Amino acid sequence: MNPTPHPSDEAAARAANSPLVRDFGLLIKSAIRLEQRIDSALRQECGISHTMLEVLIRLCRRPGEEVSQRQLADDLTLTSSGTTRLIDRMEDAGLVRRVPSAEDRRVALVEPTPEGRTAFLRAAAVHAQVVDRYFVKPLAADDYTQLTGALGEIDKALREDTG
Amino acid sequence: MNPTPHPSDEAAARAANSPLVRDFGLLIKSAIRLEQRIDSALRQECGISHTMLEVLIRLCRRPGEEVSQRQLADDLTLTSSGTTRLIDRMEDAGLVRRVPSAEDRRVALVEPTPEGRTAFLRAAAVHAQVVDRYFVKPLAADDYTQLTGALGEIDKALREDTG
DNA sequence: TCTCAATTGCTGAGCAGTCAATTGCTGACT
DNA sequence: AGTCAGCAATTGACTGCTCAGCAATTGAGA
Repeated sequence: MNPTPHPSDEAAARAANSPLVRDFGLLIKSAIRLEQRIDSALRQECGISHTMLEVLIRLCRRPGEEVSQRQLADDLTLTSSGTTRLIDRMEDAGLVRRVPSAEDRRVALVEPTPEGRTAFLRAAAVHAQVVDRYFVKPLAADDYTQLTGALGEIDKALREDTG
Repeated sequence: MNPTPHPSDEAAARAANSPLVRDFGLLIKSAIRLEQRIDSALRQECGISHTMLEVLIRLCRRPGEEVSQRQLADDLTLTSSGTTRLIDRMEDAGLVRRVPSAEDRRVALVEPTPEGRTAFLRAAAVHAQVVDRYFVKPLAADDYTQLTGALGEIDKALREDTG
């Protein structure tokens, strides 16, 4: 069954079974699965991807606000080229429109079209459903507030250096 | 500044500013950023990707255990084709080896090579460093245990239906 | 006023994953 | 024994991102 165990096997097994490794894996895996759920629900029911919804969320937050691709890239944790292509697709789909900035001719402002806004409202409902089911329901109220608090701390630490 | 606000603007803004939306976004974003940190640290210092480390973690957990690509796919939340290509790359890099199963000639068992095991030990140290810095340090001990508990509940909910 | 380093967005090439279809094998049912 | 539904792994075509390198534009300092 276990013919010639290397001497380093034990050390490797110890590292592989460390609770920290397991816990961290759990965070990453839960996030991935959660996003997959949201994404496929949105694709099926609204025809848009999760990333596109994130763009619309950002754009609808403060109506009338001018949002550049750079800001979107930063907020979505994307590179500028990734953002360019994402906005290309969304423009093709009729969800957003690029408008040149009056103040700086380098920047392309992105704004939602009326269709984008209505798509957003539909998508937000689907989003809320999935979030409720897998993010709110499984947790006690106390756990929920503590979870988001903890995530805020992690996010702060991530921003602070090399941020 | 805000020429002709649509009537649906307010509804959209309300949805976009919902705390649930924000909190969920925080979870996803933190996980993405955390993974990017780990991934680039591992690439720079060990020449392997985060996904490859996850494979090695799984393979070293119980030395001598037979692990098929299917099991790896399930554990890593990947499709079987994604796993095939991942193992291709790892085999090319000399980290793992495919061994035909004696019991079922369809399955390819994956096992770490000696080089894979030593690479794993180095990578695990880097992994631990980053995890400690951004996952353990920012949290109080209580928050940590509660966070992992909450993640466990979410994971359970995800597994339970359509799992 | 001129220069020049920094910044915005875009493009080509490449990487790491997905989905759909295919092959080889297995085990259950007739 | 023979068929056939189903599963493991693989492949081709595609997606959605990254990185490196680009042109246009900006603003600060000589």
